[in-house]
Amino acid sequence: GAAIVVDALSQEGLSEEPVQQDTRAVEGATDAGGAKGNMGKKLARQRRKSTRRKPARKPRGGQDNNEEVEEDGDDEENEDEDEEENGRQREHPFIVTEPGEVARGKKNGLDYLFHLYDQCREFLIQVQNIAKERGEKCPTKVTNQVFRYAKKAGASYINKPKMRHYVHCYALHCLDEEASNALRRAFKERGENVGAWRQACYGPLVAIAARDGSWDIDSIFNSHPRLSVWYIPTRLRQLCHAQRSRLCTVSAASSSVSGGETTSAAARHHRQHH
Amino acid sequence: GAAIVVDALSQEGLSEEPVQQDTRAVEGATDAGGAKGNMGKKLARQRRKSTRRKPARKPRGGQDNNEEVEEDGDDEENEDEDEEENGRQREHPFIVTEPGEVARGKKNGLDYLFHLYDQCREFLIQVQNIAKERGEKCPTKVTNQVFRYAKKAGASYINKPKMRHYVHCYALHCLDEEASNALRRAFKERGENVGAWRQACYGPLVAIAARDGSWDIDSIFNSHPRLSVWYIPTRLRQLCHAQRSRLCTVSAASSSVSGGETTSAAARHHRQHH
DNA sequence: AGAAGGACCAGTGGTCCGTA
DNA sequence: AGAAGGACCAGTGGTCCGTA
Repeated sequence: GAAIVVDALSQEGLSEEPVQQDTRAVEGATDAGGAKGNMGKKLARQRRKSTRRKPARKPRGGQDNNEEVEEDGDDEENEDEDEEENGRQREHPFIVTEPGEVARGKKNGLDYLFHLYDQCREFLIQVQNIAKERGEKCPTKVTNQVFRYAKKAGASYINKPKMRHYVHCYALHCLDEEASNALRRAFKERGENVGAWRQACYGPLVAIAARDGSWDIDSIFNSHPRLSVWYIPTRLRQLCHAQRSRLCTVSAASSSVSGGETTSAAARHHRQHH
Repeated sequence: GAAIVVDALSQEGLSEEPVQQDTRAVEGATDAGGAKGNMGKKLARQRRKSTRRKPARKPRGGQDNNEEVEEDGDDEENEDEDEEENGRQREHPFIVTEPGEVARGKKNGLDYLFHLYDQCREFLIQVQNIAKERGEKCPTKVTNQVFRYAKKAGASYINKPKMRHYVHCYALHCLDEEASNALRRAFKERGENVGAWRQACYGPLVAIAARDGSWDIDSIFNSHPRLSVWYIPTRLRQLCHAQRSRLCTVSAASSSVSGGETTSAAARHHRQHH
């Protein structure tokens, strides 16, 4: 079997999360809303009332499906690292740190964030190896199956919403580490929060797609071995597309109205499509 | 917009299918079954009773989603090609034909079958072009989206279950046309039905994977431009895997018990995995 | 019987929003 | 307020099985 090594670094800093009660109100059949945000069809959603309560530990000895994983053999309610009370664990929030800097207090740093992406890729490789051995179809990306596998392997601190949230930050780290580091230092110095830093990561990536000339963010992702296992974030894709269109429009306007005072790079994109 | 050309050949031979009543019996909460076929977890399924009746024509002027497609402008109940009565159309069944042979009577030939695969690929390319223009994510395979697009484009004779059913037959046609042609002639001569011919297509494909040495049916599919847009059929994947395992076992046994009277090709695969 | 395809269902990609 | 992640949902891959 493929042995799973859970990095010690990864276990750093968990905070607490009370047992989820989940008593959501059911929205009545309010046809109202007409809610169209900028994303288009953002329909009014109803969430079913549910009173699910995650079992403290999955029922042992009921290896229900075929993704077996080696586990460290701890029994009973493990009261994880003398944290107080009976609350569900939740990762410490991220803060903007410089490269190499360890976060102090109940926080996690950005090196740790990027480390999680590398870990996910390792889990993917293990899932791929198992699939190949069995002659089953083999995922090329970090899929739900991989997240499930990671959880079973004990990496409970990995989850899909988190990883998807920061993919583009990791992308910048992979594609232009210098620029990524500079951005981190700048945002740390300015005392910005993680959300602001995260937003700021989009710009340099769009610039990379522009510099590359093709605006093809897919091929940029796919040509990088560590990045290629991640789906392109919708937002990044939209930004690249929007920026390209803007550039086309500008270049079209300037070359038809005035004498083309914009860059020649812009001109090259004139009416590239249609 | 991307113009869609529906091939005249494709319109050949429709038969009739009465309006679907769909009065399925709801299976009671019969926990019974325990039904485990060779595929593993083949649970007892319940199908909901439904009395859906496909509208004769989709409600015009309600271009509900964003996959617009040029349509030929025929109105009203079009009583498709003076076929008798008011029945839903259904494609003529396939028969085993030689290369170049046109099926007589209410039948379709295998050249027509293979032609459908090429058409699907063309529909995929159109879907890809639209996606690229819009900066949306771009499918690399014939997906549900492509089947939906094909249907909207008027290619109602294309549907997912049919296309998936014969993928491996098309694969043989792509990868070794000589062998495919020979098989067609042999099965026609013997008067075999389409099902038998279809089954027989698996063997030569497994042989190709073996000859290739790697047993990697994915890479065989992906290295062929017309084939690479199709998902590997589960059955074919299983057969390749099973055959490789068998070969490994034989070669392991012969080299440890007797003096290795099996082929050296088999020996090369000895304990290739684990 | 041999075969075409509507329609089902488990598990996916994507991310909202109840939670703290 | 800023942030982590359970859980939801529309649309997918896969193919069964009611249909003729």
